[in-house]
Parts: sequence; structure tokens; C-alpha cells
Amino acid sequence: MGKGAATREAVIDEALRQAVALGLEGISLGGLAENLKLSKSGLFAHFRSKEALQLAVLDEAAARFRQRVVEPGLASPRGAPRLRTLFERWLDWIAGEPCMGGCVFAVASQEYDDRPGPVRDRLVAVQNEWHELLARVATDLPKDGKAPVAFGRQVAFEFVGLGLSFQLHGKLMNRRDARERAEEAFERLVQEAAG
Amino acid sequence: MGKGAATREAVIDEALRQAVALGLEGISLGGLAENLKLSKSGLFAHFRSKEALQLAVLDEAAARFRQRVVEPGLASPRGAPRLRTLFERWLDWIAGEPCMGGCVFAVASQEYDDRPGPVRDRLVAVQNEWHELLARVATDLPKDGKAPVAFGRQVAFEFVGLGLSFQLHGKLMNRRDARERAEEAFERLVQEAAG
DNA sequence: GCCATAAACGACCGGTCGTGCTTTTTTGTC
DNA sequence: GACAAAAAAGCACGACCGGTCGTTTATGGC
Repeated sequence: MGKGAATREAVIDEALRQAVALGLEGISLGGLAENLKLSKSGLFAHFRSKEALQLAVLDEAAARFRQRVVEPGLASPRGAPRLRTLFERWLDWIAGEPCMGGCVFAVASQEYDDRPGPVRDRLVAVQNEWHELLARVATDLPKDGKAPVAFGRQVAFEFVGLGLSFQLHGKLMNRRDARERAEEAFERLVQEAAG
Repeated sequence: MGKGAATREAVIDEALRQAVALGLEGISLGGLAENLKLSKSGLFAHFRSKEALQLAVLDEAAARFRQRVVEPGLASPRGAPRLRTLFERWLDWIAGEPCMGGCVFAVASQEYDDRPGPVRDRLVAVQNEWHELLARVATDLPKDGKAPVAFGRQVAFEFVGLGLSFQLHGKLMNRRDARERAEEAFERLVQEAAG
């Protein structure tokens, strides 16, 4: 009982690593089995299809994201500090450990933006959850009389853009000042209506 | 003479379409040949490797980008109008024709951010060119006494973020208000130091 | 119209892919 | 230690991959 679950976890863990580098579609059952010293069929038996594995990987990533980004955010005081904690933790998540490892969701977003199916649906759901959380948290900001809902969505839109630009600059373009740029932009975003 | 060049162009055109959907690595010589009613080997003869085809696709995309985004921008008056034209044209480019078609560079950026090689190098060069153009154009903005170079880079960083967030919202998440959000954020970005 | 050459073709290579099937090994329980 | 169940392995399949041949067809300059 415990044995099967353990290897299943190990497979998902390795698959997540592979997905960050090559995308969810780029996961290879053969390569996965070799890395884990398992036979391809023995590994395959745990998931009855590649798609099931992809969904499991997505769920695992979402769980880690909630633990490492969302929960620390919600533990911070409402308003700007909470949003700032979410931002900092998100940058950490994107940067990965120890060097720029990347974000599965960013990779998958490009992969599945016009590839319908259950994987895309799950991905969209995760992204919606994240963006709605951001919009909700943002409504606690001083907003200079603007409509709270529209204001929250607007802040969430720009917040997400900063993270994406941070990834592009830090990873592909290897810019050292990526984090500095992101944090400066964030502070300006937070203080826009307050000042 | 002219015949070979014509089919070569047709191949690159179709490959570009395929690359937008599936990535540069996802281009399939077989599928390409089938769509163009060519034999795989006949098609392959035009490029001596898949990598050469990928580079050709990247170059073609860069040329179109310059024509459809950069040139109209440089034809606009310096300062905010020029940056705004670049922004609007870039959003058009990302949205594609007629519906959300996507941006090769965004897809490739995720694909190659940790996959070294000539394709990545070319991609990085294109991205650097684009970001440096943005930074240069941005220095014409009223900047409230800040150092021009750092200011330009900062604006470029945030500018790029807005485009990326626009793509994510408009394509994957299918949000109708993506453009509205992007344009509102842009105006705020432009007027930050001016107001 | 000749003829070199460019362009396209069809068959095929070794390899990898996801996915079945059957068999063997391991595991946990009584 | 026997035994059922779970886990892993072995093997094979059809499809597709990028790439390489030798051959045939079409083209363009003279």
C-alpha cells in the first residue's frame, strides 16, 4: 500500500522537474523511467495514461504553490503587506531553487493556450484561482475612490505582468537586475492611488 | 532559381504557423510536408537540418515584427506617442489575425529559457533588440529627474510585462477585458513621472 | 531543343514515443 | 511460511520522429 504511493510520489516529483524544463507535453515516460531506475511499463502502470500523469503533476505543482506562496501571503496583514509577501514569494517560486529553475505554470500557459483538453482546463482553473486571489487581496489597498472590483482586477493584471517580465528577464535574458526592476515596479503599483 | 525560393518561403510561412501553436521544437517536418503537399525529403532539402529551419522561422518572424510593430512605432512622434504606437501594435501582434493567434517569441521564450544552442542565442538577440529599443524610446518620456538609462530600462521592463499579461489573459484565460486592462496600465505607466 | 542543374520524390534508416499485454517479483496479512 | 494482492518487469505493437540515400522530374540559360 505505502510502497506504491511512495513511488508514485517519486514519479510525480521527477515528472515535475522534467515539466519545468521541457513542458508538460515534453514529459517522456521513457526518460522518466530511466532517471528513476524503473521500467517504462512499471512506471506507466501507476497512471493509466500520460494525460493522467500530466494532471497529477499539475495538481502537485498547485499544492506546492499554495504552500510556498499563497499560505505565507495569507499569514501577512491585509493590504499592501499581504500583497507584497505574495509578490516576493512568487518571485522566489519563479526563480526556483537554487538558480533560475522556472515555473511550470508559465511554461504550460504557453503550451496549452490553444490546445484544448482536460490538461488545459485544469491549468486555466489554477490560473483563475491565483488571479482571483490577487484581485481580492488588492481590494484592501487604498484605491482613491475607484470601484473595488475593477480596481482589484486591474492590480492583479499588472501584478501578474511583473512576474512574467521578471521570469523573462531573469531566465532567458539572464539579467541580474530583474528582481530589482520587479520590486521597484511593485512598489509603484501599490502606491499608485495612495500617494 | 525563383521556384526554389518560392517554396522555401511557403515552407517557412507554414512552419511559422505551426511554431506559434506548438513551439519551434514542435515543428514537424512530416506534418509540414503533408500540409504543403510536398514530400518530406523534398521539403527537407531546402534546409539541411531542422535547426536551420527553426532559425529561418525565427528570422522571418523577426522581420515581420519589425515591419508590423517597430516601423510604425518609429514613424510616430518621439515620446509618449511613439511608445503608445509600439504598445498598440504589439498588442495587435500578440492577438494575431483574426482571433488570438499568438506570438512566436513568447512561446519560444518559454521553450528555450534553459535549452542552450544557436536557436536560443538567436532568440535572445531578438529579444534584446526589442527591449533596448523600448528602453531607448522610453528615455524621451518626462522622467521627473531620474537617471535616463535606468528609467528607460525600468519602463521597458514594465511595458513588456503588460504585453505578457495581456497574452495570458486574452489567450489562455479568454478574458475579454484583457486589452482594456493593458491599455489602462500603459497610460498609468506613461504618466507616472509626468503627472 | 539541348543539357546541366535545381527541385521534388519515395523508400528506408535507427530511434523514441505512448500504450497495451503477460509474466515475474515483491509486499503485507493471516 | 503460505497466499492473495500489489508492484514492477519484459516484451511487443504501431505511429511518428529527424535524417539519408539514389532516382526522377521539372526548370532555365544557351
